[in-house]
Amino acid sequence: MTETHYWLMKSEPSEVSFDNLLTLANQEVAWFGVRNYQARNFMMRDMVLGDGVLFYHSNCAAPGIAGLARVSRLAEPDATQFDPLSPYFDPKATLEHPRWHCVHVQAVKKTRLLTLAELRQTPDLQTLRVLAKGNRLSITPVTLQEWKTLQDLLLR
DNA sequence: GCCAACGTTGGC
DNA sequence: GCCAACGTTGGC
Repeated sequence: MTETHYWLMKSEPSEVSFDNLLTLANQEVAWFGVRNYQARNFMMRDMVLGDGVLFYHSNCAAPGIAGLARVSRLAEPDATQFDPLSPYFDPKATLEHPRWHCVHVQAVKKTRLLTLAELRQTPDLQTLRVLAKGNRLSITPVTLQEWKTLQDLLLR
């Protein structure tokens, strides 16, 4: 039996917000556009079906966690790397040798917005990787303990 | 728009 | 393999 993991995944709401996700078929989206090897490797090597996802809005007026989701499809080549018209086009990627892979993520539940400020103010969440100074990873692992604390805060 | 922090690139 | 220069992230 494979162990469930928990992740915080950043999305710019101008690109895909949690409300956008809810309008998509199966309320599911390919996590396209990741162009960082560490984040890619989390998706390729570590994520399994059913992993818990905190859907985080970044680079926006009100950054924070906007909803809960799950990994609904394992990593496969990210189609945007092959599209010359996409901002995520990668000229070094080929169909035979894709560089970038992404999982699919499916909405589980829309929550209140748990703001970045509130995350910073919560003593039990000081270990969250996304709060670490200088963190730039768009996908970070979350511990079971952090996950539980976040569930309580989000669903309160 | 600013800018700290970090990742990537590419010359050597 | 080093490392300076450059590009990106993302909060503010």
